[in-house]
Amino acid sequence: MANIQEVARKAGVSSATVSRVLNNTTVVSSRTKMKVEKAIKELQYEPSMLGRNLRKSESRLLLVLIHSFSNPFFSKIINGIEDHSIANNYNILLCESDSDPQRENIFLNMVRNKLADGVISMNPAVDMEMMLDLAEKHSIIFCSEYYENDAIPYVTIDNEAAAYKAVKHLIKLGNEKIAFISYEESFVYAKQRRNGYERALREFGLPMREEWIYNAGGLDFQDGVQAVRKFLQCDERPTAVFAVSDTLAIGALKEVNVRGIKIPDEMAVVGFDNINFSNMTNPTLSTVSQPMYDMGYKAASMLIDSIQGKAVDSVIMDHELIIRESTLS
Amino acid sequence: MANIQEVARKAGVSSATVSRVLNNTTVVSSRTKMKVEKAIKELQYEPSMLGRNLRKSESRLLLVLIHSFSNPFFSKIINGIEDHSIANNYNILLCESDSDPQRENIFLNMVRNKLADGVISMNPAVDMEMMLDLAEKHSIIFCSEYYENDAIPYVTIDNEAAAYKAVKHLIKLGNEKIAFISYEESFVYAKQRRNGYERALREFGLPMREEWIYNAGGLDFQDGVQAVRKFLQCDERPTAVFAVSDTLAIGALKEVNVRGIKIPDEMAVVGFDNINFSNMTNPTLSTVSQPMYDMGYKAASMLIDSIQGKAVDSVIMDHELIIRESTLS
DNA sequence: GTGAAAGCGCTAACAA
DNA sequence: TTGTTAGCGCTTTCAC
Repeated sequence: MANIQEVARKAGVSSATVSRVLNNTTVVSSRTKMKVEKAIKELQYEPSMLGRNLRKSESRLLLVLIHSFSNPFFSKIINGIEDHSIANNYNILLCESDSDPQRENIFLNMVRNKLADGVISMNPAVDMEMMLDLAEKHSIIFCSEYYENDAIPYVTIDNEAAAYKAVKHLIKLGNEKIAFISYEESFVYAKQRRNGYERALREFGLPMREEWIYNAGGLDFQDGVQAVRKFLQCDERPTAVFAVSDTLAIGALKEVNVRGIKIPDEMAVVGFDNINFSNMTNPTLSTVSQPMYDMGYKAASMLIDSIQGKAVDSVIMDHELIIRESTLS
Repeated sequence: MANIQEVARKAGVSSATVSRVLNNTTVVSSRTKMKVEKAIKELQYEPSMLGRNLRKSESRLLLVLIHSFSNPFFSKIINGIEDHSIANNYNILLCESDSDPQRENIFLNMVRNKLADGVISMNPAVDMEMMLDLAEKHSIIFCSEYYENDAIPYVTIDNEAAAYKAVKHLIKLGNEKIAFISYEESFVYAKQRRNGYERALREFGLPMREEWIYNAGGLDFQDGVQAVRKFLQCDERPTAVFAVSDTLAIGALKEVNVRGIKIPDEMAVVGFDNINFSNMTNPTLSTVSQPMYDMGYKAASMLIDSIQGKAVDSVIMDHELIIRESTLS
């Protein structure tokens, strides 16, 4: 594999000139340019990023932290991140820290070791202390989940308002006993959604019962199934369920179906995220839609700005309540 | 940000010794080792991978090509790839080439440019010519989809046998008019599944009709919906459907449900992949399960072996027909 | 418009 | 056990 020196020799110029042709940074006479290009072709030369990266002290790699690939919620966000990154000559290093808590450290080391130029974190379970520490020397953007003081820029939606809107929708349908499937309320998004849920109930003077709140152990379908089983054992069975994620809501839907309970007449269900599958369930699932692609795109744009030393401001994007069969009488 | 020289100076040793401590490659006296570690801590030194990578002329990054994140089929494979990679000090560069065909070239350039040490391709739409060319100088492994001559090692399942088994199962249930939802038969996996479908029909002397074969334009749920709409217009309406992917099968299931057709009595459905959702549909979906995690793990292991110059052999893994409600009378 | 030369940060011979 | 030195492949001053 040829290097820049060999190309230079073959073309009868200096390596500096080859570099200039490669990056067309300064004007090179068209005659030398041609000579160089000919040599490049003949030697099948491919410039090494390793040398370039060391010299420029950048990797042009962005670290993207997610909790788990299995939640389809992330896939569209990543699309947005990738599109913006590639357009700006960055590539993304996608890291799932789900299975192993210490794996996160491995990933964050990539930033410390200059193997990544910045981080987009979508992992709510991230070690915030560590991130704050890292943020002092490196560029970090939070996407979706964030840290509530403004130390690190983020792009997210108004989770409280979205949850409020979803629950209010259930109330308007006539539901008075509304259950909530939550998840890890130490996560900001989950806590905010719970706040929205409670605000709606309070505002309409509806009862709030501990037994109508299920704290799921995960975000898998099965956790939603469990939640419904629990709700059906209540003395006062709820007539509606709001879940913090579509995966949970879909599991709930499934179990309600299995029990032969009519949706939405006997049990209405609303989820959160508008994942693809939410439109394929039977009945289709009402849910809150976040602008996932745009969030990813914006996060990437903020991160690249930040890497380039520009100041960036956090962004709160719009959301939308999507009404489908699971709340349609 | 301190570099190795500064650490050396601070510790009163040479940079070589610092390097030795860092990589504990040769034995260093415990006294110097302590001095060095003290200096590292004081300077908050983090070794730069940029220098190291150039020196060793490796990036320890593996390129993973997928067609689209949105197919949940890939997520478990990636888990397997990631687990093995991380355990061997590699990281993965996940690349989706779906949206933009020329993007693939950008990604493959990363290998040519030494930014990635090897490639795992799961993208059936990959440019095979280009891959074969690339394989002459670089390590490449195919996962799931592969190239039929043995030029490039792969890990996959016996798609033909799996499809045969699925269709035979439908036949045993008494179905004689069995439809097939296909997709891009230029892809090896799709063609092989079709072969299995046809072999089963032939073997049992069942009719094979063009109108019972739908060539989907994509792998989205919606494509499965379209397929069923088409089948329902046939003069002889099929009583069973086999789809090359769960996403298609789930769309089909949905449309069959919407039309009020009974599953499986009036219409049985079998999918392929055993994605998570397939167990959450109503009714649950019969499908072919591939050992996704293991396939990913094995592919990573083969790739790393190949990078290290070892010879690797292709692997065909086991599959399993999973019978659920959509074929259970 | 082009070349010489330094240097990004690290590792690995080789020598001591 | 440790230090010296060269060099991985590139870009970028600084001369000319």
